[in-house]
Amino acid sequence: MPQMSKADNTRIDILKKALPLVYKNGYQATSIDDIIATTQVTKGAFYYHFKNKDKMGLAIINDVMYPAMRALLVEPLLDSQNPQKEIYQMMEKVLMDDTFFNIKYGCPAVNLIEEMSPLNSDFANVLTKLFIEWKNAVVGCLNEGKKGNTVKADLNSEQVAVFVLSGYSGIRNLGKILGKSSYTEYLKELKNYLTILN
Amino acid sequence: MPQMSKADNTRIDILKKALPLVYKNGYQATSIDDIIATTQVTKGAFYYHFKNKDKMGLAIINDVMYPAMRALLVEPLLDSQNPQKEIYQMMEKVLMDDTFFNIKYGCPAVNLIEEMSPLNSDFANVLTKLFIEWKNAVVGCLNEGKKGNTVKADLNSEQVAVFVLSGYSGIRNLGKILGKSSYTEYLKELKNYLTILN
DNA sequence: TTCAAAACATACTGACTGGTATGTTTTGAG
DNA sequence: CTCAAAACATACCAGTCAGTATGTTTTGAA
Repeated sequence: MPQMSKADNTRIDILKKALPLVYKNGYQATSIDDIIATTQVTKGAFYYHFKNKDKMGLAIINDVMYPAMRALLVEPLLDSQNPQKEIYQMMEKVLMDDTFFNIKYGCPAVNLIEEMSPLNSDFANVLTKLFIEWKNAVVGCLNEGKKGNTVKADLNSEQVAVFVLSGYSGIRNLGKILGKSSYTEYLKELKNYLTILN
Repeated sequence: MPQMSKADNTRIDILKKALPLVYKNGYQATSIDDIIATTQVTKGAFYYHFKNKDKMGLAIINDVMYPAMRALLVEPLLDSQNPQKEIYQMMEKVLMDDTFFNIKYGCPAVNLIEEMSPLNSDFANVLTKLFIEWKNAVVGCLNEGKKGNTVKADLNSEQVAVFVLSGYSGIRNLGKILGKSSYTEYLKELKNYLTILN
């Protein structure tokens, strides 16, 4: 981040402090008054940086959530040697290790798909972009595995990718009511599932 | 339904007409004014039947959503001969055939877990009950299959059930942004996955 | 038929919402 | 140092929300 002015700092500070609020309470249930109370920024400052609430919501996704999710979900799958291993480890890390997530609140990106994608096409578009990129990373990872003969050549990579992403999105949801044990059970069965790919 | 009085009819009418609103817009975003406008029932009538908005929300789940979901998800798995086949057909039917669902809006039960379970323990409890019952039906179905040797004896049924439920919850979410093709891709891979159970 | 309780109808309230109008202060190029 | 634009601060507004107060009508047992 080169040359962050003080104003840029205010902007990114609002986004970084608003994200946990949206994560815990949902986007619509998080009021601008909540955000300015938490950030200690006045309403004038808020509306100087964002035209309206939705523009701020989109900025949270694009400027904070997207890079963070990309690092967790996409980057571990690039330059792959062993797809099964890398997919499993990516999943285990994001589910069990990351300190931002709270099982009770699931995954902020998944939550926003649920809440906002049917209501606002701008939200739908940026969230679609994130998940398509993740899906493509899984597909690319599997296709690399085909070359190295670590996954079978007739595998439908797209299909497997959709299945894997569904599992993630779903366990983030179910975990909210079933608790941590559901994460470990999911991961164990994911490992079983991945063995059929070769 | 024996002896439904006129008042009982009003009550169930409110619930049945409120459910699609909650399904499309979310629970918190659906105002009581929206509901009474759609149901053509006055606020006085609404609050005669429900102490507050949350009691109505819980009644929607218990009195409308729960029986409907049970019929779709649980009952097809009872008295099972061939778990793989019955699990797959249950999933295909609920995803592809049911006329209530709209891919854009996902599944109302999944949506409510996402939105309400972290915020309200009463909602969390009734939704947990529904999904635990579904999970138990999958487990029971698989255990029956063990007896009939259609699934392998050392299978961890609980683990498989969590994995299957995750898939459903997840594809209901992903389908919102990826569209109908993701449903068919998911189902094809579910079929592949189920083959490893025997 | 009576009449009390059940079932509804209408008008309203106070708290909160996203957003704006109108200021004041800070910043940095010239 | 100057001063205009950038960056903020405060007060406020019109709309919406869940919920209530206070009615009127309908129902069904006696």
